[in-house]
Amino acid sequence: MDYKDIVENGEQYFLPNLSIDTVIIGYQAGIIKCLLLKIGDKWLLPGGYIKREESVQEATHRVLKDRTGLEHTYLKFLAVFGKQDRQFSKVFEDFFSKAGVNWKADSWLRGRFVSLAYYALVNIAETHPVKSDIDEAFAWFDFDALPEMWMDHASIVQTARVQLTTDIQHEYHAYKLLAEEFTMPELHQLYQVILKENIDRSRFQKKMLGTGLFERLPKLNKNTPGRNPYLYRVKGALPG
Amino acid sequence: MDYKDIVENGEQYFLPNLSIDTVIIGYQAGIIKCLLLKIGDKWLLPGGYIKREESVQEATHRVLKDRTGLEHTYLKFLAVFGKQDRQFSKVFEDFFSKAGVNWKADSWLRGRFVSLAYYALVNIAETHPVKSDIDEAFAWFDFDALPEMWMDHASIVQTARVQLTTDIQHEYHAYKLLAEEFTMPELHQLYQVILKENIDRSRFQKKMLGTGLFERLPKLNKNTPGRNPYLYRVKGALPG
DNA sequence: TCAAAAGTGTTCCTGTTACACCCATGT
DNA sequence: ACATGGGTGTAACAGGAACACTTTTGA
Repeated sequence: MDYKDIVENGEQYFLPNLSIDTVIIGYQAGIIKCLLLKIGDKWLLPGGYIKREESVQEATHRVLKDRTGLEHTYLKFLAVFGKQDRQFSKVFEDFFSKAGVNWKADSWLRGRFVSLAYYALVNIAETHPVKSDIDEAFAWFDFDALPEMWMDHASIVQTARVQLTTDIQHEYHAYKLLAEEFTMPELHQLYQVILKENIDRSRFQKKMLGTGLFERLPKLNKNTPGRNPYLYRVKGALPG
Repeated sequence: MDYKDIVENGEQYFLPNLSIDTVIIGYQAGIIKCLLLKIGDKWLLPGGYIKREESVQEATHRVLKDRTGLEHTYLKFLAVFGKQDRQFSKVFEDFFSKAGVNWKADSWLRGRFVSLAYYALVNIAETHPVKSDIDEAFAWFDFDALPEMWMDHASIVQTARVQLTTDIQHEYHAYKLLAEEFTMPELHQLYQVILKENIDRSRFQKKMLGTGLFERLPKLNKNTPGRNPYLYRVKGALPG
């Protein structure tokens, strides 16, 4: 379905006034990043709408898959963003017109949208972002160096940033940002980056292994000087 | 606005496909209770819809005020309930017809509704529930002895029950279930009821006062045998 | 031999749990 | 006096924080 179809006939397929925005969080080169799409001169969160025949739960996963190719991804509800003025601005009107989309006066997309915001933890290497036909580009941005964004998307990302730091200390789900097999030094480093503080390596390792979430695999061959770390993965994960 | 108007013209005023359901939680005679409304032979949660010119936040408070007369109440977001089949059942159709409401084939109320569920902590003595014109009755039910409910409302209440027990241990907001002025024995009792376990009185008192949330008032005259307990209220609350 | 990873241990500190008392005070 | 509320104290225990030290192992 291209954007021309969505703008002109979207109400046939989707629930009006309701949208999904997903803060897709990744980790690369010691930096926490977030996937954004460019429209016009600002950026926005990947998102979508809820099909009439699918549940909200299903919609969040479908949207994520459409945008990144990812399936079975960790998705967590963040918050409802529901101010009166949440709608595509006049700037979008110009943009759609230029893109040759018939942006009718009564298009459902002109309406107000209540957004259900989620965040996803992904492995950037396995993520293959897809630009829709109206996005000019996509890019991974450092969480601490975000560009100007449309509507209230900056505050959605901010909410995700805060939520993530509290969540990882209780849910221990940060490993989802790494590859399927990872080392404790990698996990340790990741926590330090997210929490922006030094964590005692020894205690961290004991705590993580104490959760019983992870299982140790045969050693890693990293060709680095010094002893090579063990590889771990989540218990119950299928090999390969 | 009566229900005839809502059924027939609601889409003019409200966002379609989106509803608010509120688990209104109270405490009375040592029992945690929840306010329900009766339609037909089952019960449902008080709720409402989002007006086109108000924010979701405003809508939740307006709905609560309409249903209970309460303002400035503690409301906390619970979860999104968004299965495909969330819509007024055929049973409602009969009910509306009998009630003389013109339930047209294309009424917006036949549509699917995604529900934003919230819970509220209220003082039952100050709460004055209002029956709308289609509700047969309202009643406070013991959280542990709920009647049969419409749609998925039973699981919404269950979610609230679980959420409350974890929240009160971190947010210390359970006092909102009591009168503005309350005693430590009352608060102690309340926590024991919600958590369903005995709590060391002495330690509980130290912990609560240690939060610095409460201020002590002159003594209570309760006409009970023995020493009368101090009264407390939340710091920053206006007298009277 | 060097460097990184992994494991063990020690000390200090804090908070929790489960009590036992004692004091205050209204009927 | 008795019952209830309020405050203090204590001993056992668990866990976190900061740190030192040893062992393993690959280049």
